[in-house]
Amino acid sequence: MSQSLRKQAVTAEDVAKRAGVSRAVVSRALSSNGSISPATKEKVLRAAQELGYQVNFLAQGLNRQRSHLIGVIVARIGDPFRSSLLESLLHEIQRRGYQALVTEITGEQDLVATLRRFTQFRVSGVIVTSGQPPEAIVNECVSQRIPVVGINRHPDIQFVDFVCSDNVSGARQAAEQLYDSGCRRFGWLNNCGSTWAGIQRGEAFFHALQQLGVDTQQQVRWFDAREEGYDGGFQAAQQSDEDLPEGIFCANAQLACGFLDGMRQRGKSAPADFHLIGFDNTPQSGQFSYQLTTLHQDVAEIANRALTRLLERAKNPLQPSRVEWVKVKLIYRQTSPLIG
Amino acid sequence: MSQSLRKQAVTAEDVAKRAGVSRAVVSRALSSNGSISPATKEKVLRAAQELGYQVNFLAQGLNRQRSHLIGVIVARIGDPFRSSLLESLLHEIQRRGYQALVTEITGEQDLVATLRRFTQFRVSGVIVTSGQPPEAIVNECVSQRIPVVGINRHPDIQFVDFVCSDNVSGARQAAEQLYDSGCRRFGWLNNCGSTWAGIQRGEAFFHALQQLGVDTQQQVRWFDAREEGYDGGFQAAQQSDEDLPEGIFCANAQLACGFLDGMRQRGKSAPADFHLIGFDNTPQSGQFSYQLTTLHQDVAEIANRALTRLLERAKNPLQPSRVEWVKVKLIYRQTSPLIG
DNA sequence: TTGAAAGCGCTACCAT
DNA sequence: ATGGTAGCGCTTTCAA
Repeated sequence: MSQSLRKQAVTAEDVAKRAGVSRAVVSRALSSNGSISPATKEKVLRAAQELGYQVNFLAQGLNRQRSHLIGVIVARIGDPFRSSLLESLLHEIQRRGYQALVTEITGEQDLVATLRRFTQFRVSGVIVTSGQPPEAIVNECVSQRIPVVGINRHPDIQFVDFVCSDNVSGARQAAEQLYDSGCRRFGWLNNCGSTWAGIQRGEAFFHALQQLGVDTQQQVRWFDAREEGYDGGFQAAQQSDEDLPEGIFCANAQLACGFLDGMRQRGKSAPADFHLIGFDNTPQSGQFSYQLTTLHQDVAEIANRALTRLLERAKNPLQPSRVEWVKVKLIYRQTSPLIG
Repeated sequence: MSQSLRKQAVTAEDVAKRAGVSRAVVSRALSSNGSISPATKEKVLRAAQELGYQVNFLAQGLNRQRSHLIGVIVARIGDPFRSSLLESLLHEIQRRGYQALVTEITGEQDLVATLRRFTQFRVSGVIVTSGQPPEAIVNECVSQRIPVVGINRHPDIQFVDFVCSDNVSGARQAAEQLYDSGCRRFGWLNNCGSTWAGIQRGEAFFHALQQLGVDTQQQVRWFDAREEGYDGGFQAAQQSDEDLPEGIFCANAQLACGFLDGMRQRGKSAPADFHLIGFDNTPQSGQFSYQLTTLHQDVAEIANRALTRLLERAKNPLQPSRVEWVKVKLIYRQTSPLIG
């Protein structure tokens, strides 16, 4: 009661006074950093408890030159996959005792400004889930010993680690499933201006089909959605002609759901008229109206590894870049059912 | 180049030296707070520019007793409505020059810990989009002059402002649309353990029906979903008997989509077999496979007002609580089409 | 083991 | 208009 009425927050000094020690001791008692006798530690802790003492993170961070903040850069959170990735990242960040700073960007210039702002808060690390950070600004982070990790980004920056879903394996699984289901003419659906991950999936799909003996020149069609997301997929379906490929692989779940609906509007459905495999395994792809066969991205594992990389690099900032490929798993549903 | 190699970040002191002034002047030049001649200001700004100076927000915040951080408390971001609300909040926070601190909670005790952590960062404000913060911890915020605003929360805490969608108006619009479409037997679908907003929508729906002359004792059925979200709605549909009400109102979009799919599985569809109106107008509700008639929550407006309230209360912390009701709009789609 | 003291980088007050 | 200076609250040597 009296506590909730005080104007000024209680400081380490107050605790020190109450415990009858110096503030240095208080600091040690709480950070368990430096030697202190069990008895006084106990005494200090009790005093802190009684006073309701809370460390001022601003002061702590200023002194240690590092806050307990981790910056996360996202874009288009409305997309179900992105929001579930963010959810996992938040979980993981909190689980490890950090606090997330999150910024949504809409373009590359936002990215630079954001990264700079993060450095101003002396963040303990940065996680980039969208955009391709320019070398220059990343170097600023590196020189300030701020670890940066990219998720599903093109892994080509020095001193930056990457965690990516294994797109190549995913594309191969998709190709094989479609081929084994009897498809011989294929389609690849992506939106123009796609992310690196989408492009990699497409290339790997072609490659896998070639290895299966498919004449990719003749037997693979290319669907380019004008825009990303559900609407892009929907329009692509509407604009496609009657000569539909038998097996279609799609860069992500939103495009796939849109495509499915666009086809449905034209009276065509999967798996009757074509097979369709998506990526991401968003909640929506499992719903009764879609039942999309899709490659599951393990967001929990991705988040876990991202944090591990971050903390690892914090210890050893100049180690060479690492890329971790996280396993993806094909979830069989209606749009390309499991055979045999 | 040389800049990116420096170990230590450049400080106001460096800028002062380069510009040939004191650090106090540097501070003024950048904060435009205190008097300074245009000439020196220009000089300082140029020096800062050349050195690539960036204010250390930790130091600034420590001194000003307030960071440029705004804490946001969320839950279950995977839910499309929640993620779009978060997206709008991030936009608004960034637009006003703040940086968002976001924490996902899974229970009320997380809420207390989070709020406390926010105070440790000396946030400029807190936005609660989930959970009901206990009076005690909110008082800690109040006593530290940290403004708190709740979104779609039960507005009953002193010194806390609230921004809520106008659930009562929404429920009335739903009731009238259903009634005007000829429905005379009604249903209300919500999950048990629903949020305050859901409950308020239900109560208002009953009340509106009464005003329309409906015998709510006899003519309104109650559907209780075991769990929240799509799955809850789906199961509720499966468990319902054959005697379906003509017009059903649903607490949110996810439940509604699930219900629609559950019914679809049983061979029933809207608007042929029943009418259905949801809340939220998530992207999914507009998709071809759902086309859900729904009440649109204006998340951009909600976010805007929340920030305005926050900054307003920062100036005048002890003003009485305010509740703002944001207009909701009925979007007519297939599950209860516009008549006439 | 403990305490004194020197900062971390910035802001704001008070002289000049 | 400008510069000196006293903190903001904490951590961390360095002596004792």
